[in-house]
Amino acid sequence: MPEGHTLFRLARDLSAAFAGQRVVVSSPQGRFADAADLLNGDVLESAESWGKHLFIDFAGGQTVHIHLGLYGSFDIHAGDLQAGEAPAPVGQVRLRIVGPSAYADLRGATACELVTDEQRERICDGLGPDPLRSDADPDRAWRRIKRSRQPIGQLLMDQSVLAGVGNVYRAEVLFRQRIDPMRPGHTLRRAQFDALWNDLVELLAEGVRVGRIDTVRDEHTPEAMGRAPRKDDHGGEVYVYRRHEQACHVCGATVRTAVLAGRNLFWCPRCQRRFRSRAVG
DNA sequence: GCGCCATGTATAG
DNA sequence: TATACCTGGCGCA
Repeated sequence: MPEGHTLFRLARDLSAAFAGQRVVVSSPQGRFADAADLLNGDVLESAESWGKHLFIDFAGGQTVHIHLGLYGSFDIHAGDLQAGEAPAPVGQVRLRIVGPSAYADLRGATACELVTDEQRERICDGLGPDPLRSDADPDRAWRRIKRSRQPIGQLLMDQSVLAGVGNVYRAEVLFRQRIDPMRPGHTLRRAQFDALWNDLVELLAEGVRVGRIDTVRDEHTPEAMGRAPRKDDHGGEVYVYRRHEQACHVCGATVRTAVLAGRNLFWCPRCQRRFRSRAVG
C-alpha cells in the first residue's frame, strides 16, 4: 500500500528498530540470497526514503535499494524476540532482517537490490522533490509543471516531476484544491501550485502520522456530515478516490472516473470544473 | 475456491 | 499501449 508516506514511515521505523544494531540478514525465498549473505552480521546504519524509494545503509558501505511496487510490503515486528529467534517465515519473504528486539520481512517488492553510491545517486537524480523531505525544493517541480502541456493529473504521477505522490494522493489533492485534473500544467498559476504543494506537504505528513491516507477535512468527516464511515482496504476517509458513480461529499454531483497516466483517475466534475461561472452581482 | 483488481514501474512492441 | 511482476483483499459462487 505504498505512496510516499508509506516509505517515509518505513525508513523511520526501520531506523528506530535496527539503527546501530548488528543484524541477521537472510532471504528465505532465495531471490536475494547472495546479497543477504554479504550483509549478514553487519551493522545496519540507517534507512532513508525519497519518494517511493527506500535505501538501507550498512556499516560495511553497502546500500540496499527497495521499491515496493504496487503490492510489496515490508512488515516490522518490534518487541523482544522469544529466545532471540524470529518465527518461521510465512509466504515468500525476499528479505528478512533480524535484530535483538525486532525483525522485518519484505515481500512482493518490485526492487530489492544492492546499489553502488553512483547508482543510488542516479536514482535520486531522476526523482523530483519529495514533499516529505526537508531538503525538497518545490521550485524544481514548478519549473517542470509551468512549461508542460500535459494534464496536471498526469504530471503529479510523474516521479521525475514530484516524488512520492501516487494514485490516491493525486486524486485527493486535486479535489481538495478544486483543480480539474485535465488542466495543462502551464495553465496553473504559481499561487495554485504553491497551494497544491503545501497541501501535499500536510497530507503526506498526516499520512506518516496515522499510517494511512486520510484526506477529508474536519467539516466533511462522516461524523460531521452524518454518513457511514468508509469501509475499504486502505482505511482512510477520502473525497473521490474509488468513489466513481457515488455522490460527491461536498456538492452531491456524481464522481467520475477516467484513465490518466495509465491509472484510474477520480474527480468531481462540479467541484473541479476548470471554468467556474462567476457569481454575477 | 476463483477471478478480478489494486496506493507502481520497467520493458517490449 | 500492453504486459510482466507475483501479493492480498474482496465479491461472488
